[in-house]
Amino acid sequence: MANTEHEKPRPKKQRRSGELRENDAAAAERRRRIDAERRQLPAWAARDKLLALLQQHRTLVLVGETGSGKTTQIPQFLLAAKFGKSSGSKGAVPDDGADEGAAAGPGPGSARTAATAPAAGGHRAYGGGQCIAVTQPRRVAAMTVARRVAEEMGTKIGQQVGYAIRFEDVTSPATRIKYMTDGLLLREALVDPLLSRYRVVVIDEAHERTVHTDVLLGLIKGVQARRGDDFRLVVMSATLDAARFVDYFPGAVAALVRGRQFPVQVLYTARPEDNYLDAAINATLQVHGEEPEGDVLVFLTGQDEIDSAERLLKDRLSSLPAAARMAGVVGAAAELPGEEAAEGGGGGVEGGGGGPAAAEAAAAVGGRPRELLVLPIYAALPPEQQMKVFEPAPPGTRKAILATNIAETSITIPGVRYVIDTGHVKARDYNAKLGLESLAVVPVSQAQARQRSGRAGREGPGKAYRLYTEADFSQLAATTPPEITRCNLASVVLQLKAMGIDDVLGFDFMDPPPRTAILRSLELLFALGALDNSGKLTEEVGLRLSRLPVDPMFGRVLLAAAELGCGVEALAVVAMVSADNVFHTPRQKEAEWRAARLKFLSREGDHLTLLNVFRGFMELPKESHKARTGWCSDNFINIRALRKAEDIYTQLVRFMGHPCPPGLGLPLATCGDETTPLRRALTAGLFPHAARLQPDGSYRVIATGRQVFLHPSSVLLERKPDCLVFNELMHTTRTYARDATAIEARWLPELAPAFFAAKASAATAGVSAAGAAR
DNA sequence: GGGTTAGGGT
Repeated sequence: MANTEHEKPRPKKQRRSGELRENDAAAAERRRRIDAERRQLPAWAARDKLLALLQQHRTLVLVGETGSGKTTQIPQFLLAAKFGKSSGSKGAVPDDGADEGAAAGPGPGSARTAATAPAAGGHRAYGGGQCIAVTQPRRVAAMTVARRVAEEMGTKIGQQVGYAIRFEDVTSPATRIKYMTDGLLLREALVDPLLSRYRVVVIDEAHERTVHTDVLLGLIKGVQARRGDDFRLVVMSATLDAARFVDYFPGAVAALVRGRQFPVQVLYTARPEDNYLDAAINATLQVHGEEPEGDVLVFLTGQDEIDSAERLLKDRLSSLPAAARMAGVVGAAAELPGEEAAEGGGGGVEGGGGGPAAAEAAAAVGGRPRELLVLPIYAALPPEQQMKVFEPAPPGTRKAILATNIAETSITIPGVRYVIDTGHVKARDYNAKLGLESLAVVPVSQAQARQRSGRAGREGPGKAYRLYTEADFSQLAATTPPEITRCNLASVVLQLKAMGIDDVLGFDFMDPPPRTAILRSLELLFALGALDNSGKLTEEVGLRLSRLPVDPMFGRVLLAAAELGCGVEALAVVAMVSADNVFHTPRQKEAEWRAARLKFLSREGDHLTLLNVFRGFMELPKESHKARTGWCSDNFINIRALRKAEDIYTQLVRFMGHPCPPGLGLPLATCGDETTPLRRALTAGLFPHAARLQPDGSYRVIATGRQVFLHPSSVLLERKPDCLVFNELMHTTRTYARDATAIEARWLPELAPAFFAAKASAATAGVSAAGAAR
């Protein structure tokens, strides 16, 4: 994430007595200003109403539009109303429901709780839970919002208000409001299935429907049934889909808090565009030529597309005479959306939104910039290049930001007044029947289009140009299907099993995933030895895998590595594959990055190549930021991805090596430069993804018989070993196997006997055999 | 012979 890189630790305040009064005066003034700002927020006006609703209902669904202040204010209201309080003091809601859960007898999860909760003896006393948890889908949001709220409350971060994200826990026993990622709360639920330390859980940005949010919603529904009246749930969503949540939670009530978004004028094209990339470039040039100042944000689908759009735009700009660049001349070839429809007017505050006329009036202030700065932004872009989009455009210039959907929710770019929406997005999908992920450009949903348009109205009235017709818009899906219905569920199913939820197929999901996806995951977990014949979690493998914060197949690699004496290497490899792609491969510099990669290349495969990169990075002086960034940029390595791999590595080392429990207490030996133990460990976890070479140069997945191709990024592309294991299948133009390592076929029946045993001879002969063993 | 949207984890 772009912002993360620039989070600086706050400078320690040196308070000498002479400065004290001045500082205090400044601080008091600051508090006064913050307080005044708070009172202006729409959420403030709704305070009493919301608290009253929450006295009477166990679930409050709060639709808070952008700018309502819900994320910062609601938790403070809850705290002030004693929903989060120091132990002992009586809250606004009586505590006498505290024993209901226990009285209701053991529900799902109690058996596992007894086995894993720190305090042995079954139920922990959740009556003591007095904290307010507020979940966010993203780490940066959890961090920054917590800091803001701590400031508003005049406390130090980590005291009354804190946050917890992976690798970082800034909370203390005094913490009453805890901002955290949804994934982290899910992890906590693993050892504390009743969420006993929380009096209230607030699920923010619920409309995003991340996998973690959806699983949490399901778990909390069960928690509510068992904890009774001492527990409250607040679901906060930015869109008007409250009914879905209200229907799902018994007795839930909904409330709406208006936002403070400026009006955005939405324009559609009169006719469908046959090339949205060309259309986007034309539209950008025309906005630049005709509209008053304000930056342009263009939504495209991926890195390649952004790179070529950048080139095309720059070419068009440089071919224009300097005088024409600033005038409307460039619009000749463009046909900007003509039909208009005001949208989001309801989101406007004072005076009910303004509409197109107000937009024109406000936007007309200031002159038309001369120069257009073209800036790309996507997650894989090196941090220093990412930062450029946050710098204000110099006087007389305008920024055109070419973005992926990173700019939809993850980052907010100041200065944007114009949005160009191509109406497309690259989206991941999962075909459970084939065990296949795919990545394809698809039309956006209406909700997504609205989210994009809204980005034009953060700082003033704006305009959104949709490069499709209004009729096309009306045909779009209302919302994007929740991620849980289109992803691999191995981890989710394992977590549920670990929480004692044995009937995963019967779990009360808000939107149930396809049955085949759950069945697939159960089969995989069984093959890995995480589940026994009756579908119960096994102590030896399943329980351990559920504790490891990595994909179950990689977790299995780690357990095998501990036995095979290559724990250190396997941890590094698993950390690397768990992080994002570390290789930066700009198309224009192909020769350079290929040359740079040579020094890490292992002829045994991609996993060992990644190990070499990791080792190279770890050899650098850790304290020298300069050495590290220099090394990364010289080698076309994404430093953000590598730092993350390093964090994961550290976390895994601590966890694997730490005595059990809470760690796994496994030995971490090194195999040095010997690769066989590591490749065998990889085989022991990735065997469902073993494939044999075919005469035509393609591969056949042994477990399924499916034909796949080695991904062009693989170091094995030329060598084409007879047998390999790979991380994942991805369907783009063809079905590709990514991240592969050469193995010996005879290891398969040896390392995964239950999977390959019966058909061992057939498997080694390259015949698709083990499919039946599933 | 050819290519990786965005998030997230005790």
